[in-house]
Amino acid sequence: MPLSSNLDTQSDHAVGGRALELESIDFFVRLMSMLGMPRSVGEIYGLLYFSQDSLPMDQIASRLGISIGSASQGLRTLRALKAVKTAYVAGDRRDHYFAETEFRRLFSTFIKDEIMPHLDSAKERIARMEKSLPAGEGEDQEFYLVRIEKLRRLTKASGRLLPALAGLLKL
Amino acid sequence: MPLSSNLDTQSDHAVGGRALELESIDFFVRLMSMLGMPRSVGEIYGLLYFSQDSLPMDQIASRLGISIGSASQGLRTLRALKAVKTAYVAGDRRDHYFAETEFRRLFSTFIKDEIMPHLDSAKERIARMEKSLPAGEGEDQEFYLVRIEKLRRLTKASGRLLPALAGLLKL
DNA sequence: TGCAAATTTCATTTTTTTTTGAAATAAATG
DNA sequence: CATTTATTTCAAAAAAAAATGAAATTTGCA
Repeated sequence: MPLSSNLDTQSDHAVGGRALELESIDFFVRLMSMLGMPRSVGEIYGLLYFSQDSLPMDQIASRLGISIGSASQGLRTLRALKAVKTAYVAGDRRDHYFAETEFRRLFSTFIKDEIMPHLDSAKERIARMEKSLPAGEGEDQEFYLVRIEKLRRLTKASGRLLPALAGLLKL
Repeated sequence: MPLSSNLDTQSDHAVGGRALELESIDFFVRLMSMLGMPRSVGEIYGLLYFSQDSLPMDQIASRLGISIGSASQGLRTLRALKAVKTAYVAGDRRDHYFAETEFRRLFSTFIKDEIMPHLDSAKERIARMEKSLPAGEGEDQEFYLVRIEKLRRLTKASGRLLPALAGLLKL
C-alpha cells in the first residue's frame, strides 16, 4: 500500500512539508513497531517529531485520522516513556504535546520500564529452576547446572549491558 | 493461568525434571516474545534447552501439545536464527533437533537478520526526507534539518552499537 | 457551584497474528 | 518403483492485539 493515506489536510499553522510528515510517520511507525509499540503510538510520535508547534490531542487525532480514544491511549504510552511532553499554551485549556527528541533519554526510559522488569522476573524464574532441579544424583545434574548457569550469565550480562547501551548513545 | 498446562507426560527417555522443563518453557516463551517471536517458537526452544537428547519434530509437537504445522513453522524460524541445529541419529530418518546454547551467536544472528535490514531501509527513508524537504527559504528549514540530522545520528549509532553488543556478550 | 470542554475508560468491533489441520510434497525404505 | 513416513505449505479457524466510540469522569472557567 502506498504511503499517502488519509491525513487531515487542513492545519491552523502553515507547515513545511506534508511529504516530510508522512515519511516521518512511516519512519516512527516502523521503529516503534520494532519495539513492540502499536501503530498509533508511532503515528503520533512521527507527527510530533516534525511539528514546530505543539499540538492538542484532538488535532493529533484528526490529523492522523485516528480516534480520540486511540490518541488518548497512545499519548499515555508516550508520556510514560517520556517521549512526549506537554506545553502550556496561553488561553487554551487543552494540553499541548510536543516530542522529546533526545533519543538517549527515550531509550533509557524504555529499557528501565519495559526491559528491566522482565529481567528481574527472569532472575526469580532461574532461582526456581535451581530448586525444581531433582536433587541428589550427579550424572545428569551437571548438564542441568551448566544450562542454568548460562541463563544466569545471560540475565546478568543483559542487566549490565542494556542500561549502559543508552549511555553510549551520544546523539 | 497456572504454569502446569497440557504437556504430554510420556517420554521415551527418563528426564531430569518436568518442573524444570516447564520453567524453561515459560522462561523462553517470555524472552522470545520480547523479541517479537510467537509463543510456539519460545516453547520449542524452551523444551530443547533442557533436553539432553535431541528430539524429532513429531515428539516436540506432541510433548508441547502443539500442532505439527506449528512445530514445523517454529523450527523453521529457529533454524533461520541458528537457535537450533539438527543431529543425525542412526536408524531414524527423522531430523533430530537440539538447542544451540551460545546466546552470543544467537543474538548476533538476530541482530543481523531482524534489525539491520530495518536500519538499512531507515537510511533510505531519511534520504527521502531530505529530498522531500521544501527547498529554498531558511527560516523553518533549520528546524527540519536538525531533526533529520538527529535521525541520521540515531541510525548510524544503532548500526554500530547493536552488532558490537552481541560481541560484548561473553557468556 | 454549575456548566461545558477536554480527557479517560472500557465494552465492543475490527484488524492482525498465530495456530490448526488437512492436502501437497518430498524423502527414504522395502 | 510403490508405498510408507516425514515434512512443508497454506486456507481456514482461533486467539490476541489494537482501534473505535460512546459513556463516565475530570478539569477549568464563568
